[in-house]
Amino acid sequence: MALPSTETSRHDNTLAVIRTLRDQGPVARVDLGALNGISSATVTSISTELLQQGLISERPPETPRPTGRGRPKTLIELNAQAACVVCIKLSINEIQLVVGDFTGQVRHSEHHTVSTLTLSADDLAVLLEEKIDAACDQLLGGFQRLAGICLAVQGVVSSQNGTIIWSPALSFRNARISARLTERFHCSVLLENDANCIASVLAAKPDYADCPNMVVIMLGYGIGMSVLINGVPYLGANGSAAEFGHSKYQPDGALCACGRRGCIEAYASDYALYRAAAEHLNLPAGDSAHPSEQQMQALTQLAMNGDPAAQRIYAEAGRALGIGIANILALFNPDLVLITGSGVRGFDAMQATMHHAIDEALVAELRGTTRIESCAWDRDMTCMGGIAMALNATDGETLLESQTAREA
Amino acid sequence: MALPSTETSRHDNTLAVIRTLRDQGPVARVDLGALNGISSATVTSISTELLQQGLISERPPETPRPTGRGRPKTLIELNAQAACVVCIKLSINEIQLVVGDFTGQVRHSEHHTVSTLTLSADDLAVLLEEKIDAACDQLLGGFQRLAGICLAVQGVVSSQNGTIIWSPALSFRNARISARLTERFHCSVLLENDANCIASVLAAKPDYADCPNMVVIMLGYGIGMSVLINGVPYLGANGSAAEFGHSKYQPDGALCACGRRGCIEAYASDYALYRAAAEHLNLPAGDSAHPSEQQMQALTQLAMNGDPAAQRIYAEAGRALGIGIANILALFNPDLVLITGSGVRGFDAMQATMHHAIDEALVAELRGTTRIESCAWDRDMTCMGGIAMALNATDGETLLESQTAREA
DNA sequence: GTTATTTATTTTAGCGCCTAAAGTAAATCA
DNA sequence: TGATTTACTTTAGGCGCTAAAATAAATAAC
Repeated sequence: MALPSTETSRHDNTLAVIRTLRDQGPVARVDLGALNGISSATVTSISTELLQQGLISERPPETPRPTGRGRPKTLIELNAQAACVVCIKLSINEIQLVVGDFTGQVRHSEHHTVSTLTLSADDLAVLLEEKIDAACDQLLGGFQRLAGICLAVQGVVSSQNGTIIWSPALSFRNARISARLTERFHCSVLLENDANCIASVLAAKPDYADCPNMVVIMLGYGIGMSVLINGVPYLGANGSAAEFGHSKYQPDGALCACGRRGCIEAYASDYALYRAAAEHLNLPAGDSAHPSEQQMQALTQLAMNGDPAAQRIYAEAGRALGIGIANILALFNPDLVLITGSGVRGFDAMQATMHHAIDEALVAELRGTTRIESCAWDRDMTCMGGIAMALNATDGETLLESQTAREA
Repeated sequence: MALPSTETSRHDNTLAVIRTLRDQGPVARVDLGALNGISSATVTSISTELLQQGLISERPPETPRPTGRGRPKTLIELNAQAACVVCIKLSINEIQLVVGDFTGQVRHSEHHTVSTLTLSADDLAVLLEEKIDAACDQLLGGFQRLAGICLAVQGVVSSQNGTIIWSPALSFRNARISARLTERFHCSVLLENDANCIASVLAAKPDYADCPNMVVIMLGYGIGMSVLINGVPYLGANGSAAEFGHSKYQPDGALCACGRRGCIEAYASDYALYRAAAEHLNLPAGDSAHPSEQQMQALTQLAMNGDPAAQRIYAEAGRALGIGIANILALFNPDLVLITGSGVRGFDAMQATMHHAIDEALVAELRGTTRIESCAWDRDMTCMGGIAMALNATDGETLLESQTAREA
């Protein structure tokens, strides 16, 4: 409710300039003004400050002569070295660490296999600190500072409290991890659900620019979801919103990993598909409760090749998915439902019954104009999203930091 | 993206003052400053303007001497006469018109029985214009101007486009009603779903002050819902979000008024309950597809008195409601689910199975900390909410209006 | 090769808003 | 009656923004 004075105006405008530069690349001052609705005099003033702070630099004139009459534009761009951010993705038995520069480019990426389920809360903190430290040692020569860290975690997290409430990757609960990292690295730490990171990458795609309200469904070993309302992830009361996988298809239906019955996940997740298939089909050996990518591909292949049992299983999964999506349409009426995740490999085998189920469940008025689409799966999206979110969350501080540094 | 200059700051602060006065009643300048985080010098400046514009007045000193030392506070309060707003609630065969003053008090209320289903789009517009005209003639002596109109409509509306997309009260679709009223009455016209009006009244109650994300379920002839996210109604892609009644309980289950099967509404709405009961029980005569309040009360009474068939019907309804709420918890994870509407009369008979169904459907982590409560039904809430929303939407203009009036 | 024209950026002048601090008003307390 | 306390108003000064003027750096035209 506090309406801080005219000063916030400058702050907001400065952030707007930085963000414009981040997602448009080098831009001239006039254009920055036009894009953000401020006068170019103000842009001059802002860019002078940023230049002094070392956050931006003027790009030398183009070698191939710029076109048109008049004084040529002087493009300004973010100084990539001004800061870096680290995103760590925590999933079952795997940790990925990615470093991004101030412009948002990925500069470094590493994967580690770790048996996450055997870690204690303390082990986890130590492990993360080690990995971040190592990355900093290696890279901080090039960067002025580490501006922020994003933890992208599978499971239920409370971003506000910086607590991992529950994750399938961990055997403990309620880990207050953010505070510890903040203290250790003196930078802002963002804790996010992995699905939200992915969704924010997808939302940035031009294809989906006109979809302020979108729902992203992630099919895989489990089923995740992220809801963006006006482009920002919806978190709910305690960060555990958007558990699409555990919304209901059939009361008293198939058994779900959560212990209850009839969840969508109990029909359309990898483990559910493989479980149903293992009864009838001759499939590659392996832990059928935790099917590998190879196992799943074999199953998908069977369905594609016309095996009736496999087809029946995917059809039922499609129906469950369809009912779930019908509920989403009724309750959220989003502009777009996007289906992705490693499980999209089997989407073609589910699509027909899914659409059929949606049409059966909802009259046209409620079906509305929502686009329902699938989208190829890129496992690196999580960290790309994390880096983007960390930068966004952090450049208020970056600004402050370099101001005070200048003054000293 | 435009970041309008320092001028908006004054505008925002002025609105904050007006709103504080509206929901706190008379307040002194110092307190207005403290409550809104602005200096009292600024409040002086703002209140001087508002005084000149006739939007507020100083309250004469209290007769029972104010307590404490020091110069006594001079309370300022909104001038109730400065403006009025009209809220019209449109439901099946009934129109309610309420007039509220600038402070938000209801000054006048009238009900009309109209066979809404036989109206053409034009008839409707003419009817509304007449009623508003009559109210204005009668009341505008006392008010400086009509500041705004809120149309609270059952059904799917597009607030942005000012179009009633579909309403059970009307036999036509896509009525562009707002523009016509704006032109006729030269004031802003707000088109809202009735459930959103009710929800915003409920959200203002101190009991629910700490529930930024709440879901209100309205049981009645049909089943409606409103979702408030951070206190503002969520609208979805085309205003038809929050169709809880048509989310699914049982694929291929009971027939719903929407024409599909298995909707929650097909189990827990008045018509569904009565339909199920009419087969087995001896109930008051009447149109059993559109049961009256008396008919429903008789049915509820049977269940309360222990009639096993009636109890079974309410139990099944409770189960359907429970599954629907479980889905809401999984997908929205709100702070609060509030159940109201005329149908709460039978809530006691549904409660046990509802809670049981929720517990069966969701593990504790997903159940979360959401409060699930019922709330007595007050049929006048809709218009109270409409008036509050209309005032809120309109006092930017009121400000402008009286500024220019002063200048002339 | 000047000179006019065009476009970009910077500087200047001035306005509106806000706040802190000083000044004034209106009570109670002693 | 004067000291004290609290509320409100006035004053002085700062910040940020914009429009307009000034400057800069090109191309086009002769």
